[in-house]
Amino acid sequence: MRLEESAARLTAAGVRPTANRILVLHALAVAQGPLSLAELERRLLPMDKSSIFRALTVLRGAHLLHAFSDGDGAQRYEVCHCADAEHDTDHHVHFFCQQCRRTFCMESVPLPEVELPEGWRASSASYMVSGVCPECAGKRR
Amino acid sequence: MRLEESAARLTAAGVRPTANRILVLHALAVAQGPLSLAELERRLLPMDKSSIFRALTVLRGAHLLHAFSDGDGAQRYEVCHCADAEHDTDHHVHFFCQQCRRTFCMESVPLPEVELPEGWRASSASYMVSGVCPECAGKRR
DNA sequence: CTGTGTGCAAAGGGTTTGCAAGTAC
DNA sequence: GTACTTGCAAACCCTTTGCACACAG
Repeated sequence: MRLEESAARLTAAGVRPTANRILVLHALAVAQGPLSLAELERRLLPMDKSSIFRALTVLRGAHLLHAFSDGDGAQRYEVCHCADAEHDTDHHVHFFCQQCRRTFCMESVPLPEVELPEGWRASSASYMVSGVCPECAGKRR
Repeated sequence: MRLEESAARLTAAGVRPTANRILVLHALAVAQGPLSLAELERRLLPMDKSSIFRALTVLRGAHLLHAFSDGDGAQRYEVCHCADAEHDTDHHVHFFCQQCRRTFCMESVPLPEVELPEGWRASSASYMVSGVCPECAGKRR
């Protein structure tokens, strides 16, 4: 994944491709899983957290990424591969390990669809499973 | 729903039924939907928020209630009707209205089950749908 | 020039903890 | 008396905003 691709995605979405935005989008694009603001801050030093935050806000508005809260009460961000605005839904389930407190994308587990009663309009959804990841399950206790 | 019932549930769960715990559990039992710490604080005046928080911690440990994060980044608590410890899962989907910022229980929408790959151990799950509730959808914009 | 983007510092909001006094057994 | 509970205050996140300066069109 090259920086140019991230820049191109920004332009395509009608967002001015500033250096910070490119870097933020790129960091999320190459990340293994969803990142929190604090994690992005660490990876994007010396960029300021407010700049990251504002970039995230813009990117989310452009539907280039979506956010959800992890098991620790923090927001996590993830690049969004669905291009259309009305379908901002994550396409997979997330897993929060209560021991190592990491959040994983269960790419192999699709988000089950639910049918809401008449009158409720859904625009996004997230399915969060908590438990113990294989790595932690392997260790004592 | 009487206070005695809440007290009995505490005793049954092996938790000492102190006044505060009874009141916290009772407040959640009679609530329409899941409550946040701030909402509990308002309903349980003049109880201190740290006391409420600690009661919630104990109750959650006893699997008398479960917690999940709402669309606004706050924890919400809800009485748990599943008695056994290993099945802490919400039995229904939650809905967050992006306009009025309320969280609803979709009692009629059961939580869809997902199957995790080998090695992942789930102990709880939550499905959160965001969008616009019927009440807000009725109003302009 | 004018509007947008950035960094710094500080404010907010929710959650969690230290500590001393109060209560139950 | 010993262990558990509670209230108050303060600490801790993480998130969000105000403001002045830098930058692009």
